[in-house]
Amino acid sequence: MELPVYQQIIEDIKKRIFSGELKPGDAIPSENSLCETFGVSRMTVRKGLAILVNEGYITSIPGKGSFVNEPDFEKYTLYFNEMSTGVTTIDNTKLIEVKIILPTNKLQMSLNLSSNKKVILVKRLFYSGSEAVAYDEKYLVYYKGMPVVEKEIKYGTFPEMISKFTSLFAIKKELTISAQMPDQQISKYLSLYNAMPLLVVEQRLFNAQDNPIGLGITYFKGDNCKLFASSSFTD
Amino acid sequence: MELPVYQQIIEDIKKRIFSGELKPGDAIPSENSLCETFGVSRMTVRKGLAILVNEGYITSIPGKGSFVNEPDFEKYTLYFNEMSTGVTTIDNTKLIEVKIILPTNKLQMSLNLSSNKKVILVKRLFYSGSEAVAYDEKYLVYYKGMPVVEKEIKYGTFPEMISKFTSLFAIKKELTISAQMPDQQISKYLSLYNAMPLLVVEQRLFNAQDNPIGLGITYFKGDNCKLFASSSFTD
DNA sequence: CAGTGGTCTAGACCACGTG
DNA sequence: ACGTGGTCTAGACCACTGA
Repeated sequence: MELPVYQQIIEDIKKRIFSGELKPGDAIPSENSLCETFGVSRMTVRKGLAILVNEGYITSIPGKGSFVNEPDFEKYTLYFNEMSTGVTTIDNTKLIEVKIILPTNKLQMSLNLSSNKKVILVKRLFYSGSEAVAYDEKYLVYYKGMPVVEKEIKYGTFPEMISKFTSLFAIKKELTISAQMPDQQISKYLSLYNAMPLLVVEQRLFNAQDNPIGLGITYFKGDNCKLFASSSFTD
Repeated sequence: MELPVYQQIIEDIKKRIFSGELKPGDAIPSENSLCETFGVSRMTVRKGLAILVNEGYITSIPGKGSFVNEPDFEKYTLYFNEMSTGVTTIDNTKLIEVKIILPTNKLQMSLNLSSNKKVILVKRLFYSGSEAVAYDEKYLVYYKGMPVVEKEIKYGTFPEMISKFTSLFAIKKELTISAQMPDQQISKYLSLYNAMPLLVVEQRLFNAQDNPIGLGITYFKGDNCKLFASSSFTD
């Protein structure tokens, strides 16, 4: 039942922030004064404050004090997995094509490649039941001796494809989300006969040195994909 | 130049994780053994480990040890602001309508309202230069004595609208992103004559007690909005 | 039982910012 | 000079897991 002291300190300060008693920019009591009011040692107070700093509620400035932050209300946490997006889960895939290509100019730009570097192209269709709900293209920069595993190519998400030869911790990812109308090829693949918008998600993968190692574009039928995100605060 | 010891410990363990020497599920050395190898006290080691825990690299289990996590490669950080999305920044707005309404059934469901609760409806158009690029609807649950400020209604983002009467720290937010075709009304507002998809972003706001307090839907012309997100790892 | 992580103390020295 | 936060020590007691 008894919360650790540092948790009590956290709750106390959060309550004061939530209630508006402490507003963004306000100074919170100094560490020494918190030691006195809670009757604990400084390390205990600091443990609580460190967590509040980490959760984004306050910032500590050496020599001055700790201050309530402006809340970052534009920040959200998004979970994205091309195999399982909101309304639909992909339960089957069809491999359309796998080949090693020399990148087009656009791709060279996008992946920051020299023109003689080869790229693995994987085209897939995603099915939910018997319905094709998404068309997927992956471009993976080819390294000599790179293991290409059948299972991942057929069923894997993009990070899974590359997890076999790099630690996933070292990978940076970027997503770009947009709405587009399908071109003729995609209309054919997804059997689209009337105006049906696509939710397009571009995934870019980078290694620890910030070099691009892959580009993935997934085209979801508009009525088969919704992405969800939620605010990170209120932990 | 000299990094604090706890930072050195962090770097050391991160390096071992990135290189693959420590794989997900592996145990990292115990706190006491890290004390010896780095020649520091236990609190210093614990400070480093606490940060690695917080950044998601490891998990500590009392009585057992600390272990490398499975990387959460589906998690991204998304920044969303209806006034400034990727390619386009809104530099002007037009207020179409502000009124207080009784919620429709659908809205009652969505905002979890009793039928007699009133709702403020704000309809706006967003312009980039002279071009209408987005249509925006906000539904705010009406509370007695709620200040309704002209400036926020005209120019504010959704969180800004409500920041006047609640601490933004206490607000939870959810986004739903989808692609849709415009209905007749929106086509008119945005002067859409040929098939142009919309990127639709629904924002839901909740107070600290998890009660819905607002719903916002923004319809972006497909060629005027891209959303960006990036992985949270590699801090 | 010995080893692990979780909490906590009562000091210390430092660099920084303000008067 | 004084108060602030940043780093660090050398102990302590606890609850938990595993042999």
